[in-house]
Amino acid sequence: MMVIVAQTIMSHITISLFHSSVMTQRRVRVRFAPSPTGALHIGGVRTALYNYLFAKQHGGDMVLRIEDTDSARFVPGAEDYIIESLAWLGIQFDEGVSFGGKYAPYRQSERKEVYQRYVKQLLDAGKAYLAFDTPAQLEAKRAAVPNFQYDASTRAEMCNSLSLSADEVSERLARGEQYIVRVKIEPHEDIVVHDLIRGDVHIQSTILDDKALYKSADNLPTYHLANIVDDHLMEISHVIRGEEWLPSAPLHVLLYRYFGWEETMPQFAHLPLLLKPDGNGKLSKRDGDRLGFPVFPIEWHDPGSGEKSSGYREAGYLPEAVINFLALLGWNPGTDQELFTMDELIRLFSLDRCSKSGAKFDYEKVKWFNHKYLQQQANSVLAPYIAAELAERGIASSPQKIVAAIGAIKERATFTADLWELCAFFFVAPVTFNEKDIQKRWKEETPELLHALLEKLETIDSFDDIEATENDVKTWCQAREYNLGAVMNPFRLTLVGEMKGPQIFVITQLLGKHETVKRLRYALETIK
RNA sequence: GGCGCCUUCGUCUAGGGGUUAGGACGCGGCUCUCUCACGGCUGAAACACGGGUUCGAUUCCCGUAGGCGCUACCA
Repeated sequence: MMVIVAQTIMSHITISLFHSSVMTQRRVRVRFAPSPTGALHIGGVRTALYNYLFAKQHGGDMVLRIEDTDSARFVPGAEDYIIESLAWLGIQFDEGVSFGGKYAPYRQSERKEVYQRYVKQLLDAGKAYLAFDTPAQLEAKRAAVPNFQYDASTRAEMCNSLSLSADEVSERLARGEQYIVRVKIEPHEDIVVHDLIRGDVHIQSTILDDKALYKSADNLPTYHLANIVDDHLMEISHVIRGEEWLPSAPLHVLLYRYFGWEETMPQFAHLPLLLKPDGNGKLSKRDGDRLGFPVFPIEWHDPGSGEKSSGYREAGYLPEAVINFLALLGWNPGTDQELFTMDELIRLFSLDRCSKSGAKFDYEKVKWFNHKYLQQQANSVLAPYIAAELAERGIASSPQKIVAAIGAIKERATFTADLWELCAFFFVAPVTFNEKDIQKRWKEETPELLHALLEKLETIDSFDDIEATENDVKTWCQAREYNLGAVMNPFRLTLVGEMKGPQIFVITQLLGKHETVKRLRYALETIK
């Protein structure tokens, strides 16, 4: 008796375990599938990032597939650009174009035979048909009939294998007439797209049109067909993409059904869009130009127009900052933490903490992130930026001085590109002095005070000990009842050329006695 | 036009039937100070509107409005 009960319980447990293991054991495989039609937009970068975070969190695979099924829009160099951009950002692929893998090829233009096979399957099953209407004819139809849609209600009056006799279809084919393959949508069906972020989205199949799946002109499928076939063949488990795809998701669900692949259909997650910082609408390349910030990860040279667009890398951004900013644009961990390493993001990311509404791109906030990350960088890591500037100008210096200079000014920098401007005065003596600062800080008694200071400085052997020098000079000031500001402000002006920079005795230490005195003398001769 | 998605400070967002509606960026003030920054403290700043449901809605439901997306032989 007991045995039977135990067995019954056991079998229940086994069943439920088996059941859940079917769900969880499917390997997580995601893909980033850009079209090589130009530079990779920052919104695309975020899509790639979320895919990457999701894949890595689940110990899954990240695939790079290039969707180059539109030969007309193909832009040379775009593919390499995409690969280089994501590599710079630290978004890594396990397989795909340029990475290889067992599902190769990963470039859709190299998979023509694959698609042909599946188009035939759909045609044979009566789920798709041939359409001979030329683009011009379709255009005319659309012009003549308001809201014209190629679907169950109109396909009979169009020129296709459903409306034409079998003989005529063969004749046209024999003549080598061009055609496209359209999916045959059955009306009056409720299609449900289960979205991991938005829940169930219902759509009536009646409002769908008989989308083009394949073009005989170039023997290439359109996005919809290629996307479904490849996701299936490449065993993609989750499709994480931009919200602009939500309207076509029902078609995709239908296609999985037509192919008989519903069992392994990937789960969908449609990400909210990245919006313009001002006004409304999707963030575009133009916005970056207009508002003066990059919308591309790295610099892009358009081979067609010859136009050059700035990138985050060249603008002096750290990849970690861009990643951190992007991660928080549409997702948050539910805590007050704002700074994350990639590993933390991988650990914390979750689709159900993604927001549903579009996010305006806040350029001020990326700058803030970059400032934070720049502060975290070791001075020695930043040194090459200064070394390069020095080399360009033929100025000799020591690594120690460069590192010290960076340490002195780093907190003022937002971009790596700011570094040189902020510490140039350490290496190049000012020749002219800021007019406004002279007016404000160079009083009548200033030359006298500075001459006195000069004499005082001559008595100090070395400026190496910052604190000692400071104490020495300040005590001297107090003894002579000089106002500290009246001495230090113009002193700074003589060393830096303007009223900026770190603590003055940090400056004198780095400059050394000889250079400090020299600059002071020069200024006293120059400023009238 | 049709269809779909969305709606908390200016922006990114947390929250969720009873909260002083929390954080961050930006902005203002104070502070630090030899300058400029950084930092610290602090202030102003939000639940789109109208109906329900409820003892009580910013939160749930329904409308409206607004925004966005899609509506190609582009992705």
